[in-house]
Amino acid sequence: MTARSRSGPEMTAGNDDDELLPRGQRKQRTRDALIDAALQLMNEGRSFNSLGLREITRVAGVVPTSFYRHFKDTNELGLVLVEESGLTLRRMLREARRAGAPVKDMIRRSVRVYKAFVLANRLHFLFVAGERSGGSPVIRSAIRNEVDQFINEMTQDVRHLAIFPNLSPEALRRVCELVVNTMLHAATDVLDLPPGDDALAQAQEDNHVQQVRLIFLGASLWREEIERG
Amino acid sequence: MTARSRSGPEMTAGNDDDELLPRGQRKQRTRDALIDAALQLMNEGRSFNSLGLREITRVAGVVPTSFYRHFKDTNELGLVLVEESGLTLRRMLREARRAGAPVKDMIRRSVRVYKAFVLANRLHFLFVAGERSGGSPVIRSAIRNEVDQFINEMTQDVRHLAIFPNLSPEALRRVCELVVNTMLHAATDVLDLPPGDDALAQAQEDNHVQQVRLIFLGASLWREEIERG
DNA sequence: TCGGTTGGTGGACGTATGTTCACTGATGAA
DNA sequence: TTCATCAGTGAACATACGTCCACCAACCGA
Repeated sequence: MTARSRSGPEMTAGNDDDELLPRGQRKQRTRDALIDAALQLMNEGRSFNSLGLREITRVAGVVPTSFYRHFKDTNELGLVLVEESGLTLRRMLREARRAGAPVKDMIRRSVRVYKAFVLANRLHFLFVAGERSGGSPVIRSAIRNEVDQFINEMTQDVRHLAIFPNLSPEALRRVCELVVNTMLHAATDVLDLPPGDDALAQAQEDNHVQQVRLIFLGASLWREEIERG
Repeated sequence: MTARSRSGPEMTAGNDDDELLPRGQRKQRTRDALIDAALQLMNEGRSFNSLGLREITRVAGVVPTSFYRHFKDTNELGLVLVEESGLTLRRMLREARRAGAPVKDMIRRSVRVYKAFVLANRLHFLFVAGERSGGSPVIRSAIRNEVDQFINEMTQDVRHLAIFPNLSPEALRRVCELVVNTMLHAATDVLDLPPGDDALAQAQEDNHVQQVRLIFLGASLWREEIERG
C-alpha cells in the first residue's frame, strides 16, 4: 500500500483534469475523494461511526451507489483510514530517525517537532486520537494494533539511541508506551487549541515538555531489581 | 444533584411496583430508565452520539415522545451523563480519602483499588474514556471540565499526603494530570479485557503499576530549578 | 370531590438512510 | 474497429429517524 496524494483542501470526484487520466487512476481519485470526505466530516467535529454512507458520498461529490465500487461499507473505509494513519505514524518515526536525536534541549525540540507533525497531519491524528477509545470495537482494536506496532518500532529506535542503558527491553517498552499515550493525548490538546493564542500555546507546550521530562527522569533512574517488587 | 439509585441490570420504565409511587418518583424512574438505556447501548459497543432518540426510548421501554418530557434532545442527556460520571469520579476520590493512603505497597494497592472501582462503575468509565477524545465537541469539553476539576481535587489530596514535598503546586498538578491521563487510558484496557484470563490481567496490572511507579520515581526526584529550563 | 397539571401514549408527517437494480458511456485490449 | 469491462448514474424500495399533535389517565392540591 502506498500513500495517497491529496489534491487539495476540498477534494471531489469530478475534478477538471480527470478526463485525460487512465481508468485506474480515475478510480483511485474518487476513492481518495471518499476517504477525504470522511476525514473532512470528522474535522467538523463528527465522530467516525456517526457518519453516513450518503453523507460521505455527498461531500465527495459522488452518487451514493458509487461508494460500493470501492468499499463494502463504511466500516471498511474506516479500516483503510486506520491503515493510512498507521503509515503516517511510521512516517513520523522514519523522519525522526533520519534527523537524529537533537543533542541539546532534546525533549523540547522533539515536542516541537511532534507538534508540527501533528498539525501537518491533523486529520489522521484527529482520527486516531478520536477513535482510539471511542468508536466501533473493530476500528478501535485495529487502531490499537497500529499503535502497539508503533510503540514497538519506537522502542527499537530509542534502544539504538542508548539513552536508557539501565532499562531492560520490557521496561524500555513501557517507557515508550507511556510517552506515546501521553503524546497521543497531547495531540488532542494541540488540535483543539484555537490558533492565534500564543500564550496558551506556549503554556501547553511547556506542560507537555515537562510531562515528558518527568517520564524521562523516572526512566533514567529506574533500577530494575529495586523497582520491580 | 444527587446520585440515581439503579434498580437492576436492565431497567425499563414499566416496572412492576411503580403504581404506588408518587408522581415525582415515577418521573424520575423513567428518566433513569432513559439514562440507563443510553449507558446500556454504549456498553454494547456503540458510541454515544451515534445513539438515536428512538433507539434509547425503545431500550428504556417507553414511547419516543416521552423522551421530550425529560430532555430537550440526546445531547442534553449526554450532559447529564457527564455530570453523573463526574460524581462517580469524585466519589472515588472521597472513598480514597476516607480509606487513607496505604503505607506499604502503596502504588500496587492503589492500582488494584482503582481497577475494582472501574469495574464497579464500568458504564461511567466507559462513557468518560470513550467520549473524552471522541464524540461531539460540546460533550467532549464538558468531560474535559469534569476531568480537570478531578485533577485539581486530586492534587489537593496528594498535597495533604505530603508525598512530594519537593514539588511546586504547578509541578504537583502536572504529575496528577499525568497519572490521571495514564489511568483513564488504563481504564479502557481494564474494560476491554475479557474476563477469565488471569495471567493477562496480572500482566496488565503489573504494567499499570510500573507505569505509575515510573511517574512517581520521576516526581520524587524532580527539582524545580534544574528541570524547568 | 373537583379540576388543573402532567407524564406517558399512539398516530402521523417529512426527511434521511442503506441497499437493490438496470442502465450508460468511456476505456482499453483484441 | 470492435466489444467486453467497469466506474459512475439515477430511480426506487423499505426502513428508520426526529418532531409535532391531540389525547388520555392518573396524580395531587384546592
